[in-house]
Amino acid sequence: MTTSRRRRTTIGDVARASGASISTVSRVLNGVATVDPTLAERVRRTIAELGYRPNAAAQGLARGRSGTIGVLVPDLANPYFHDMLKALSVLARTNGQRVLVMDSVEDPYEERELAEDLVRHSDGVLLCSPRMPHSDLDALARRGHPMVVANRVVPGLGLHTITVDFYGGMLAVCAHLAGLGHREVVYLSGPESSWANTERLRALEAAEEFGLSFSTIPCGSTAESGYETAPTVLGLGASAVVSYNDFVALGALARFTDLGVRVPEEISVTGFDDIAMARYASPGLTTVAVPRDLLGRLSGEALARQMQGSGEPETEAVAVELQVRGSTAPPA
Amino acid sequence: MTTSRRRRTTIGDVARASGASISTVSRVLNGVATVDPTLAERVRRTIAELGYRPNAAAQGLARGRSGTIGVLVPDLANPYFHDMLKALSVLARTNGQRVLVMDSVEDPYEERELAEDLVRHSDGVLLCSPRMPHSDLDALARRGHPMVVANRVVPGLGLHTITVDFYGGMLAVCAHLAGLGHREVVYLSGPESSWANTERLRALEAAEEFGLSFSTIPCGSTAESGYETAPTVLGLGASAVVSYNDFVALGALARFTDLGVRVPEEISVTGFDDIAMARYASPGLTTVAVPRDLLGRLSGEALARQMQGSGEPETEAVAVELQVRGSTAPPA
DNA sequence: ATGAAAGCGCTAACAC
DNA sequence: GTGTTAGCGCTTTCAT
Repeated sequence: MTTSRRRRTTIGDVARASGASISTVSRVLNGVATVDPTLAERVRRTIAELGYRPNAAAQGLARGRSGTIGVLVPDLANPYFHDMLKALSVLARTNGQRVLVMDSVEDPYEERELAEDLVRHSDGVLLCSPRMPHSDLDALARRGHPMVVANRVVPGLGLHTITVDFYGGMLAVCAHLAGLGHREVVYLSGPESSWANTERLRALEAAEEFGLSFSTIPCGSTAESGYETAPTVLGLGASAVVSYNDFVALGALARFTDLGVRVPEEISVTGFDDIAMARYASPGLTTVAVPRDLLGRLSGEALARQMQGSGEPETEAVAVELQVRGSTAPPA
Repeated sequence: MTTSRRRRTTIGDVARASGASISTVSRVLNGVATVDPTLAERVRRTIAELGYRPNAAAQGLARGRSGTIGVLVPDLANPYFHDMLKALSVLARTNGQRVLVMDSVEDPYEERELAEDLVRHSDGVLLCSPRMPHSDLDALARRGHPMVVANRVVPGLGLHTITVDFYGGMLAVCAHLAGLGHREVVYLSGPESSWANTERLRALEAAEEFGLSFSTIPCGSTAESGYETAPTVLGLGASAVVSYNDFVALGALARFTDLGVRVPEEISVTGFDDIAMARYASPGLTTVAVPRDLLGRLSGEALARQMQGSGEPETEAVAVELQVRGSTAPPA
């Protein structure tokens, strides 16, 4: 058995071996119906025998598109983005596209680079919760490449946007807390460049109107940071801690438990997003459910429209829902 | 301001506008030193002015490589793979490569398709915990494309392999449990086609030697499945439940808590992998720490070697370590 | 140091 | 219904 290496077999090899022309092979490959069934069958068999696979780069160059849609996320470790990705992937698969994912690991600089790269490699790009500065986003938008932004509103940007009512969600959390009788709360703040975080802060401020006063501690977006930051909260005399997201809340919850601080008896804790783990924590985490599958689907559909040239850039907003569980109760 | 659409600017446009030849622009682009500094500067300026970006497909076709390494994982939602990915990405970035990730969502059939696709689009492929049948893996290997397998050992396959001592890890769990005095344990089994699961089962059987008897319940790999399956365990009179991975354990833990079954007083629970959440659970989860960053790094290095043609296929194994936390204790 | 030109493997007119 | 051929945008000899 000769295990011939090097040069991959090309469409020309298939043509020669099957006695058909290159174009006929191409037709068979692309399912063009105008090929004689017998010939088509012969070609197909040859393809199988030779184990031929069309070269992706060549196809991409000739067709003028890659068949790929690119997604940029700030943190692949966050289930929030998986659920979006999953929904998006289903749509993509349906359209014969594959999804190229890149993770900027919460680095705004890296993000711009990656996005630029993503544009070069795909027919359309979805920017999930982009952290990059407005100016970078603007430059990217100007490339005229099909592009959709999710989880962030950027005024004046000519890009289709899928946004989430983070403000309303956080307001609901505050109302819930205020209703329980809480007055002093501390907010474990998320990434600085996160629009979602800004919106939450805005809601927190608005919530002062119904008697809530809050202080902010810079934290982050991971369970680790929640765990690390939790002790700091204790000295502040707050009866509740509101977290940027579920990860942070779960981390804080764990630390409180370690420290013997009982939740929710001694302190209430809230999250945001309603990831699966929020339900499995003990106590269950009060949080805000974000319809991530819907987000993914809407993003995919918008992107599809942009790619086929139809559809004007708009801003779609999805609603959220407060999810009350065991981690919140009236203050002691 | 004329916002001209359509045709993206090409290397030809840059050449014309800068008064240099196409080859010179190409040289500047690729950092070939033999270009007059003045000319090079002029070209660079033109590139910036025109906002030119080389076409990825064309570069790929001309160079014969894509600059991409592909990674296939069975479940993007599992932190196990993130940590591998993160380590791999660092290496890739260093070599000027980007990482293309695909998620087979635990579907062995889909997996083969995706892998095939990945091969077409990348210079090298990493198969993480592949679930596909031996024959498919074999067919894939025969393509002669640089490829590395992680988390699974397939005898006779000519592929470089990075494996984990799952067997030893599970044996350590059993020894720990036996040492505490447990005799009857139930195993929440993972995906059928998972080699890691097979290895764990093998260890469980071996553990009968030191007095442990176990029964198996098909479960899965997610917190959801652990949560759903947990009640079934209760009727079996076991004093400990050993889980396929941390997700399952965490789900089971949550369900026990919901049911008022105290862990570890009434039943001990163990996980596998030592994901971040294992530490933040309450009680903390006894589990087996797998060095995922090392796995990612070794995989990347092996892949790099394969891609540059050096390095024979070998099998490297990485060790694991039992991590004892609060979820295990002597039986009641 | 620079330019001309031959591919890279495929698609899509365009002829027959 | 099938084959011929001109690109797609870039890299890379090969001259000069």
